[in-house]
Amino acid sequence: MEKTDTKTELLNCAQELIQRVGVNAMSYSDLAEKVGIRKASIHYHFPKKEDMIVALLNSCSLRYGNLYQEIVNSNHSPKQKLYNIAALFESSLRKGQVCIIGMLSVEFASLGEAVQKAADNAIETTSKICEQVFVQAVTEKQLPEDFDTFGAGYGLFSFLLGTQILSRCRNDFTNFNRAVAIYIESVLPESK
Amino acid sequence: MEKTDTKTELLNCAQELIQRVGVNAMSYSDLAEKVGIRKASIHYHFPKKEDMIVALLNSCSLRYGNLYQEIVNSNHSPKQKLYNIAALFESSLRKGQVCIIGMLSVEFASLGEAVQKAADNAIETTSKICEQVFVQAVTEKQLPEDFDTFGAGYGLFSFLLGTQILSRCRNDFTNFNRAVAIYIESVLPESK
DNA sequence: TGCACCACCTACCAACTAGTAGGTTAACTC
DNA sequence: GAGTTAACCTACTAGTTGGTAGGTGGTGCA
Repeated sequence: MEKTDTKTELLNCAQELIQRVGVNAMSYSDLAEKVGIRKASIHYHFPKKEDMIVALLNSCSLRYGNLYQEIVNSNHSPKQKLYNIAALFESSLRKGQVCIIGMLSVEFASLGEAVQKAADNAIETTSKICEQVFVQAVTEKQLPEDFDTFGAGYGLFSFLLGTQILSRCRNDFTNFNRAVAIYIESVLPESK
Repeated sequence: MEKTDTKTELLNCAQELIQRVGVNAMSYSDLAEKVGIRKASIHYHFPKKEDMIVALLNSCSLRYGNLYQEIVNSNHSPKQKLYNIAALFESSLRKGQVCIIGMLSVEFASLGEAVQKAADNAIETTSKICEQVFVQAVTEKQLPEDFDTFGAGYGLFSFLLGTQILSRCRNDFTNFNRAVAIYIESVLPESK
């Protein structure tokens, strides 16, 4: 029981591949080779490719959702929380990976309905977690009461995704962080 | 001479397809059917798929570059210019399309070197055009002199791309515009 | 000992991929 | 009107795709 079971290993490797090359560029052959299993055996665990992607998206939603939530629940200032969330995107970036939601969103039109639905759900969930930081900022009077917190959460997620995508092409951590700094200092000008 | 020549038609259709489904999900068969030509005939105009993508990226860079530049050169306030640039992204969004640079950036790892180079170039060029708006804002004392104009241009482009990608999944023009408004009003708080 | 089941395998398949070889047709030039 | 060329075509290839059929070895349980 000490080694990870094959199904989990498949999900882990699929995640790595998809975040690097995308769904359409990742084949069952690639995945099989990476896991060290025969291609046909993947079908035992995930009969259809779509089954695997949905499973993967759900597991990622849970895992990353928890990471985000941990940051949101911490004792830091709203601004610091934004920086911490951005740091998560930077660490993926350093591995040459793009947020899986972003990957799926771009390839959205070529995906099956089940995956589309799961992706749409993940966008909503993630935005709402980000929103909480802005809700806190409103509560702490750093932002006006009528501030559009959901729009801001959605915008933050969008921004991080976009910067991650562009920066990855050029291995450009510097500009990633420059853009992040400007963004965060703009939306939350005051507060330490 | 009145009808568009086949080569241009191929580029136009390829653009439409790639902006909707991506490079990897677009095949020469799809393209052939759309243009009303046989698949093999595409190879006459673009021997390799990569040739076509490079040509497409260059033509898009030029065309969109001019559109952006036109906005930048206009007589509007910096803030209005940002809204006008965002409007370009919204119009693509309404057609279910994502900025081609974004599409290629996401599929970056599975692309050939020539395309990668062209994409990288396009990112730089586009960011620099966006930068000019912030340079103007600095000149007009709406932003401090030491403001990181390139970082802001790069960030603006990133943000619009990310929002476009996420909003397209849900046909969500409302949240696109909410996020845009927050972003622009944050980075350029003053000025009419 | 015997049966059942899990997790994997080999060996396929049809459909699709980009790309090639070589023929046809119409227009343009000399 | 002969030759050349551009712009297509049909017919093909080799390789890859997701997916299936059916067999095999090992483990656990009666």
